[in-house]
Amino acid sequence: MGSLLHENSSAVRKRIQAHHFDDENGDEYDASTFGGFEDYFRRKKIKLQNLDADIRSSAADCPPIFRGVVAHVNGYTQPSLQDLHRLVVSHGGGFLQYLGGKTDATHIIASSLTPKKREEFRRYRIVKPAWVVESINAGRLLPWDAFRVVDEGQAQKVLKFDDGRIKSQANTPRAGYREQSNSSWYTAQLATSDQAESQRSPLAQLETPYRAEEPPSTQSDYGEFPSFVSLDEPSKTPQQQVRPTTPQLELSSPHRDEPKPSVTPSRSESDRLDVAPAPLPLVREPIPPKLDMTSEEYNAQLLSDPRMRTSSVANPDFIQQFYSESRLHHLSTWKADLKAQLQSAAKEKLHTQLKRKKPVAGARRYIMHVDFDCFFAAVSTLKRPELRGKPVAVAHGTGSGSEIASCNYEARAQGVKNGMWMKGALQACPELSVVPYDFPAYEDASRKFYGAILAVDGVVQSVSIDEALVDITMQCLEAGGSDGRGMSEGSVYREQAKADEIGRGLRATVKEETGCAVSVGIGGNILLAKVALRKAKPAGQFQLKPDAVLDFIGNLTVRDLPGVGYSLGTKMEEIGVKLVKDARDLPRERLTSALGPKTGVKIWEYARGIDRTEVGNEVLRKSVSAEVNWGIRFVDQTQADDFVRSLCQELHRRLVENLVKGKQLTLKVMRRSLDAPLEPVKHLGHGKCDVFNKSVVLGVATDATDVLGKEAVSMLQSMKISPGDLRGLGVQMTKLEHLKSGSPRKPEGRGSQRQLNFKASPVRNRIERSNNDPDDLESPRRGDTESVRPVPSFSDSGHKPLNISGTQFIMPSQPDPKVVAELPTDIRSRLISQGKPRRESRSISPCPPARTRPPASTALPPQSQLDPDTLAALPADVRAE
DNA sequence: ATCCTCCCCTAC
DNA sequence: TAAGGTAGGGGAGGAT
Ligand SMILES: Nc1ccn([C@H]2C[C@H](O)[C@@H](COP(=O)(O)OP(=O)(O)OP(=O)(O)O)O2)c(=O)n1
Ligand SMILES: [Mg+2]
Repeated sequence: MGSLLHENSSAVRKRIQAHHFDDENGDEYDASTFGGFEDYFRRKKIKLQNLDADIRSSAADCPPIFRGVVAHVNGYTQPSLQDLHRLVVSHGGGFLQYLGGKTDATHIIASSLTPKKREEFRRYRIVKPAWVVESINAGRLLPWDAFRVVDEGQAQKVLKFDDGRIKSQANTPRAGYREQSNSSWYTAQLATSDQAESQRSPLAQLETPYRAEEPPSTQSDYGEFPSFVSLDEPSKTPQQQVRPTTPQLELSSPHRDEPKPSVTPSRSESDRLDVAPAPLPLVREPIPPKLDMTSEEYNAQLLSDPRMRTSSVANPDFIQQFYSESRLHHLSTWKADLKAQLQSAAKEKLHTQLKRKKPVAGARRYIMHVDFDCFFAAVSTLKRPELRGKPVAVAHGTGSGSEIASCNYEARAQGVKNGMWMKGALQACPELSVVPYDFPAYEDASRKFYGAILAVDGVVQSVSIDEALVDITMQCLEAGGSDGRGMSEGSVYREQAKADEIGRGLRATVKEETGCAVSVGIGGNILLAKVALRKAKPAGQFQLKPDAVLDFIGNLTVRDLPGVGYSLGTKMEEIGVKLVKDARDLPRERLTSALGPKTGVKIWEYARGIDRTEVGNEVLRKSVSAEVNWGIRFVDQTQADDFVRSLCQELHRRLVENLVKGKQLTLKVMRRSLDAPLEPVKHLGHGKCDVFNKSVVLGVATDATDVLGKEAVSMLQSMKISPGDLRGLGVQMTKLEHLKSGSPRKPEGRGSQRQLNFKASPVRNRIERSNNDPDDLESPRRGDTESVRPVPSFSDSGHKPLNISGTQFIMPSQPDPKVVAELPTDIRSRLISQGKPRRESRSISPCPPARTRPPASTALPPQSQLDPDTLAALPADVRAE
């Protein structure tokens, strides 16, 4: 169980690497987009882990010259963060990944600092990495003063970015410091982009510790796409046969409802003309442009264009419309539906046919990973036969910021990738044809696909709308005539032949019913099926047999392994692991100390082709959320509040649909980074942002719209973010309580089989265009976003809190009294924790509250605050009363 | 040692 | 123009 389904991506992604900086490949997804963007700092954060004890024990012979020293690394440094960590700890020192915690650092190691950072770290001893290295070489602690970081100066390049502005996504960062020599491309970028910036001011509270480290690279938005080359290697296999079969899942279903709008448009307009905020990064903000207009004024102006209004939050139907057009939303929704339906189908199957014995424990397993080739592109192209053989991509438009959801292999041959922005794609492939999304058609194809898969009668686990895992061990062992443990050559041969036969039949069936190609990867476990799939594509099938396992996976790059993205890939590269087989040379401890206990073991096992995860074990959901980070442009706080209420209404809908209620509500806010331009590169995109989270623990699980709305609005207001700078908002419920009823209501499906229904789907269709486009200049690569983390510590609540340990105790927020009143039974207590302020350098901040917090503090009843500590100890409900 | 919270990361 | 969502694994750091 673990249930990890790693989702895999089909492996098809390739890597390019241009070496040094390379890559970026943008990958589309990979680094990407969402989660990934913020990357910059994140990476930093993550980087090491500490298992300081391990390090110390393995370096018992190193003189403890850093005893008493507690170091923290800021920005990119020459010995890397990880290396410095190891050096300091192995020589008796302490190390902090973050500042702001209870333990404070005695020294900050940095190559250079921007003025801003310098101010932030004013009270620390700031030294260059050489202090560590040279002290070790000298065998004693050298005076830090001699290694004081002066001003910026030297490390020039590094410095500059340091602060962050740039963010690109992909690896750039490391490239930066790691290989500076070639930083040409990226250096150039910086030069242009960087600017002074440094000041942030107003609230500059503290920033996060890390933020500075951002790497360079493309800036969030404007970056360009480097061109890369990529290629994959498809090797394919034949396929043939058809097989009947046919159960089906239905996907169809209910629908969502009405929206409720609330956003009020409005805005004032300012008169000015349009001065467009220049998109140039340069201009942006060091100083609020001369003409400074506030972000609210800017948005008002922007929204004066009726078309803008329609596509942004100013439109009351915005949420509904946005979701109907959001491919990522559809992907998530489909997956949730499929998961629920397959689970109930499996449950039913259990009852009906109880005889399903599970294979013997240690027996061989046969897992099949089935996935459509360029799914959206293939389905959308069915209606455009004349485009067959030509490079095609699915996107909403041809503007530079439009994202490519899927592109066919002809386009990939030219360097286009899923998730890439149109600008970059057109640069790589000028003759690219763009076709519109056709969500209903994707559902239809998927329904047929799953129908064929269920007909195989194995254990099924959905990975996504176009991808599934099928455990066909039973079928294969039966064909082989053994229990799966013996090594009879004949049995094994028959089992493998059976697996191939099932795969071929499935491919033929799906191809026939949908007109689209699917590829099949077969292996002895999920990992092997997944890596086999990448070799199978496109339109092929590949069975990775036991004898070939070590050799095959050993020559893949670690990035090809499921679960290894940009961040993990980078960390592994730092410890000398580029290819999977490189990991075999390292002891388990080395991996666990560098990657974390679970991850380290997983990689150690993956390197040997081991993966015990079973197909199909999924569990109860742990959270339900709704967020929108596109088209957010408010002119006043009221609009923002209304929008949050709309999101809560949507969240309510989803909670009801899934038959759950939750006790913790978290508000996520993306705020334009202070150094980001008012207008991101991507049309109505969020651009470079800082992300803040704040949560409230309710005494009683709820799904009431008004409660959610009040709490969320209260949290938003407490953050005190200028409404014009809001770029993304989201609400999430956790600490769920599942209502008794069995399955969530939507899928329901019932029955056993064979038909899954998707809920509703919007309809869509549109135009298609063919390549070229007008503008485009550079395209940002995808990673444009970024987000940083917390920042100010606004304690958000200024109000009443007592904060207590890190959380504030607030009552129901402001509006509360009423709320409280209303919910007599319920919610009364809650607690709020702000997430963000996490650790910033606290040095500065006045008092970021101490964070201690018991698990959750609860708040109390209505109005006042109570003693947190005490309460904390009790279960929320109890105290509430 | 274990649990909890607050993120980060990954996948599609 | 464009529709940059969402769930779950897991790590860091602190509380117990
Ligand atoms: N960044 C991304 C990645 C994927 N998708 C959507 C469109 C894809 O068609 C679908 C399935 O994703 P896959 O990773 O399976 O990619 P494809 O099916 O397009 O290609 P292939 O599986 O051949 O690599 O998910 C998306 O919208 N945005
Ligand atoms: Mg696919």
